Amino acid sequence: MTVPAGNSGRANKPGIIDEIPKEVAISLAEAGGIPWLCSLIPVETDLTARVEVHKALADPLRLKILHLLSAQPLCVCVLKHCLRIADSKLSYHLGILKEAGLIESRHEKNWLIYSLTGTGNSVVEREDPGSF
Amino acid sequence: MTVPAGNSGRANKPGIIDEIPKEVAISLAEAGGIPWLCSLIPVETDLTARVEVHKALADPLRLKILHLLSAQPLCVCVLKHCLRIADSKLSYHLGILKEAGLIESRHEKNWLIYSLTGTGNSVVEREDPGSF
DNA sequence: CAGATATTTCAATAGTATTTGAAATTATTA
DNA sequence: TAATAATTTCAAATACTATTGAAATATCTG
Repeated sequence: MTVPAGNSGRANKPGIIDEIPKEVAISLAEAGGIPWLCSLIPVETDLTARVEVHKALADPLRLKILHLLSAQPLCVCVLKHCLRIADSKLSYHLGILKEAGLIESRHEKNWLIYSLTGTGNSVVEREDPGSF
Repeated sequence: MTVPAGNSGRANKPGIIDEIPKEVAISLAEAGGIPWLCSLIPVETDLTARVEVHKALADPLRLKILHLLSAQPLCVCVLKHCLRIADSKLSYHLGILKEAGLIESRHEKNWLIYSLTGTGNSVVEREDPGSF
C-alpha cells in the first residue's frame, strides 16, 4: 500500500504522497489505498462515450428538440416551426444529436422525419422534472 | 388547431406550416396539434439547470474526479496524485463541478476535502456501465 | 426535364471553454 | 511572526463549439 495511515515523517519518496489528512488516510487505507482508488477510474473509451452524450445534452436547443421528439417522430419543418430558428442552425443541432446516437432519421416524400432512438428515449425520460 | 390533417392546398397563411408529411400530420392532429406539441418544451429556467449539469459532466477529467469522489471524500492532493495533472487544472475542474452543485468542500488542517453532494451522488450512480 | 420545396453543407465569424505557468491566498507549524 | 505547504486565482494563449447566410443537394411534382 502506498499510503500508510500514520505517514507524518519527511520521507518524500518520488511519486508518492508525503502527507494526507488523517480522516482521508484512514478510510482510504481500509478500502485498499491509492492503487484501489485509482482502479475506480473508468477506462478512456467508456468515459468518451459518456462525455459525447453529455455534450449532446449540454445545450438548451438540443434538449428542446429531444422533448419535441419524445412526443412523436417529426419532420424538420415542424421542428423548425416550433423552435423558430434558421434551417441551418436546426440542421447543425440535429446532426449533433444524431452523431451522439440519440436520434435517427428516415425519408418520407421529400421530407426527413426524425425520431428518438432507444438511447435517446431513455435519456429524455431522465430529463424530466427534478431528475438530478 | 393550426394543422388539420388534410391541409394539401396552397393557402400558406403567415406563420403556419403549409404542408407536412401525412403520417406526422395525422398523429399530431390526434394528440392536439402544434400548440400542444410546443407546450411540451420545458421552460427556459428548467432547461438551463439541466444544461449546466450536462456541461459539468461533458468532460472526461471531471467524470474521473466524480468517480474518485464516489469512493469517499478526498483532499485535492490525493486527487492530484491519481489524476497526475497540474494543480491549477485540477482546481479549475473542481470549481466547475462545485459550481454545478455536484461536489462540495470543507477544510481540514490546511487541506481542502472535497466530497459529492446528494445531487453529485445520484448523478454518478447513473454514470455506471451501459447507463444510457 | 424544369421548377419548387425541404434539408444539408460550407466557410467565415463570433463566442465559450480549457490549458498553462506565475503569482496570490490561506492555513499551519515552528 | 516567518517559513512552508496546499490550493486557488489570474491573464494570456490555445482549442473547441455555435451562429450566420449563401450555395449545394436531393427529392418530389407537373
